[in-house]
Amino acid sequence: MAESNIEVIMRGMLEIQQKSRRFADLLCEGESLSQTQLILLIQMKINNGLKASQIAEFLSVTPGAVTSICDKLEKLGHIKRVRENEDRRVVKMVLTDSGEKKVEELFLKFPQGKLEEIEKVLLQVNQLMSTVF
Amino acid sequence: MAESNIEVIMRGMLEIQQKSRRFADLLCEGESLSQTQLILLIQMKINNGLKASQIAEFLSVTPGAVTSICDKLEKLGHIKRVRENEDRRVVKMVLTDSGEKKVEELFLKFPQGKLEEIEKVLLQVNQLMSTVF
DNA sequence: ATTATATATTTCAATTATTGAAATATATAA
DNA sequence: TTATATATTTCAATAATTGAAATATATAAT
Repeated sequence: MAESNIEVIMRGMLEIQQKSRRFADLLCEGESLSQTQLILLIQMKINNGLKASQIAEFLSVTPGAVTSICDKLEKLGHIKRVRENEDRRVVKMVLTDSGEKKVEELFLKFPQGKLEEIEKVLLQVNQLMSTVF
Repeated sequence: MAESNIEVIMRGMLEIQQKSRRFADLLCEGESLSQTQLILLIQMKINNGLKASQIAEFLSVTPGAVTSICDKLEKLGHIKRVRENEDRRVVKMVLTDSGEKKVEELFLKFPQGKLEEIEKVLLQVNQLMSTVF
């Protein structure tokens, strides 16, 4: 029984992964930026900017890679670097107006009814997942 | 209202992503293979092997990259290439005994009770997500 | 059968992304 | 001050990915 248990979990895991990806694909399709770039912009929107170190942790890459990734988004005009006054070693990546607009637009592809549906499901899924992870 | 709606969805999306990642991190921590490699092995386990083209689609990479990715797993001894008899253009990547063992071991880090809990939650989450995605 | 077209994978050179280590700038403690 | 620590950037070396051509097989048309 333990054996089949594990197979069920593997299937469940992969299915969730697949569904999340399908949603992300849908959200990002037709955009000029990569999925990672768009998710980053969304993160910045939600968190009012991200420190370079937070991005490194979130993307599981080295600080050097963060610089390169952010250089691109900056060159495209979607983010700007802001030095923190409390600790001037820290750089925070913040959305520009263009970046803000980009993020807003992402969700316009869904009709309002769909958005409400999605919101409800996401809330429930998160509650469920909180009990285990 | 539509505005805050979207923010809630963004937060929900990112939270799920984070939780999935945390689970994957946990599952793959201490392993010598990358997360992508391990997930691939799991996919092969569940699907009794994967065609090169399926891997390309699943990982969103070009056929050339698939060859390179599979070369590595093959060199490590975790998979082998099997030509399909029905259509000899097709190559199926199949787990070796070593690959099978690798996948089995992944789940040993969780105690049985935790596994049952996870299974239950994954099932419910998938049901929920099926209604929207 | 032969030829033409299509599909699956591999090969490989060019490009792009990432690492790891040194450099820069700032902060904190002794 | 001086020493040590932390955050980010720089940059050369390495690794991963692309895109296009090559190879092998399949399918359809004549």
